[in-house]
Amino acid sequence: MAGSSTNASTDGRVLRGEETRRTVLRRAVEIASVEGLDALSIGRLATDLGLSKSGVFAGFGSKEELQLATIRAARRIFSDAVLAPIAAEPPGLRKLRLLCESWLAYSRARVFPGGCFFYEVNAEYDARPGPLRDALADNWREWHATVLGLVTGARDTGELRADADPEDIAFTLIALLENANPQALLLDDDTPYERAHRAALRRLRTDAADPDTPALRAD
Amino acid sequence: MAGSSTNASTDGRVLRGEETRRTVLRRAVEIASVEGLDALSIGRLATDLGLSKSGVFAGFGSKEELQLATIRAARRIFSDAVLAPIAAEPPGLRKLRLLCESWLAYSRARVFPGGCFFYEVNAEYDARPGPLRDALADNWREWHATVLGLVTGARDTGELRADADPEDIAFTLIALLENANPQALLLDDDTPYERAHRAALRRLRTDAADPDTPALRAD
DNA sequence: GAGATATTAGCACGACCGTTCGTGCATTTT
DNA sequence: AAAATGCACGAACGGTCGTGCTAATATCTC
Repeated sequence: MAGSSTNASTDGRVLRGEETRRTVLRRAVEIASVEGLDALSIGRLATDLGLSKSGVFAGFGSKEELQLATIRAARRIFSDAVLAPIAAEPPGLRKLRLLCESWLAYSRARVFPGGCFFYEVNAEYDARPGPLRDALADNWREWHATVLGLVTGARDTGELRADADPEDIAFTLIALLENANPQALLLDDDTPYERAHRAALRRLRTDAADPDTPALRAD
Repeated sequence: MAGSSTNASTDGRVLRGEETRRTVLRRAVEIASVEGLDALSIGRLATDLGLSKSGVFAGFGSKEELQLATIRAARRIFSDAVLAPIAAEPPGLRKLRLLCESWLAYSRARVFPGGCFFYEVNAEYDARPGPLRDALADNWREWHATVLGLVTGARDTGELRADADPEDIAFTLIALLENANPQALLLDDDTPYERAHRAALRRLRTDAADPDTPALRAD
């Protein structure tokens, strides 16, 4: 037990293992965003990456754990792409608008090749009880709480009317954003992103405390 | 070739085949609405229904044709549940509101056990080119045209402002409706349906030609 | 009745699935 | 140098997949 025994940071074996896991997960989120978590197969990942099936398997212990790790990896990517760019912005209506734009840019840029990872896998598992749905529900609550927090932030600055319903606004914004994604993908057409943007700004405008607030002028 | 030989409508053999096909498809839409079109398997359907694998297979000829037939069957069920109840209603804002309510009732009542069939399978195939995505895109265009038609209908009656953008309104309504579905399923909570209803009525109100139109009073 | 036709069953195939096992090998610890 | 640790490998397991065959069964036409 005495102190210096484990110097984990210089163990080349575990470093190599973590690197392999990262490689696997990078490919796994790509596959899952296009074809779903069910389409993840250990053999396919091994073939794609030039590894052995048992090597991939050993890194996760079970297929379900691989799927859960894939969800966690996607959560980090989402957070980096959507939330990080606006982290420094002070609360307020402007931050809320920037979030919408950040999300639309994230879906549009195909940060995941299948569009929004969570749109895909939530649809896949929202009616199938189990650890995967539980993990996705947690992620959804977190995302919803983030949006809701920005809405209440914009209300606290006085930019949104005090009697506006933050929950309804958050629901509406999320609905507009997320629905641009499948329509753009299904029809191979980017105009849904513009419609979503316009509709989101419009909703915020109709809930604004003062219709002449400069920040709202930009249509 | 001479006329009277085949009286197809009373041929008990093909009737029996059609009945089997219907039985298979009834189960197939249930499975696909919960687990997706990929989760359809001929062996599973045969086991569930007490048929032979080859019997199920023979009725469709290929797995892809089974999947396409499942989409067509779901389209009929959707049409009966959502569109038929308001078919007799004359065009106008009231019909548009009834459509929203009909859709929400359809999702809420679990006409498909996994919620909206098309929400599930569109997410599954929207980034996967092929005949299935093509069929789903066709269905989506049809659904979108229906909503758009009701919006322009409500504008033609003068209930919506002449300068309102029907495409944006249709996009917004569809987004609100469809997004109530996964949230309700994922969190096992029906309040998203109420939020969607409120938000849809609100959007229609802000696009109304006259804010005092009686039909719009009900919040 | 006989014979044509359409639906269903039985069986086998090759491919892939998740998982387990024993082993080789590089690294770290003693 | 020796022992212990942790990753990746190849082979094999029982299952399920979609899809071909062939045979049996039900229904129609004559």
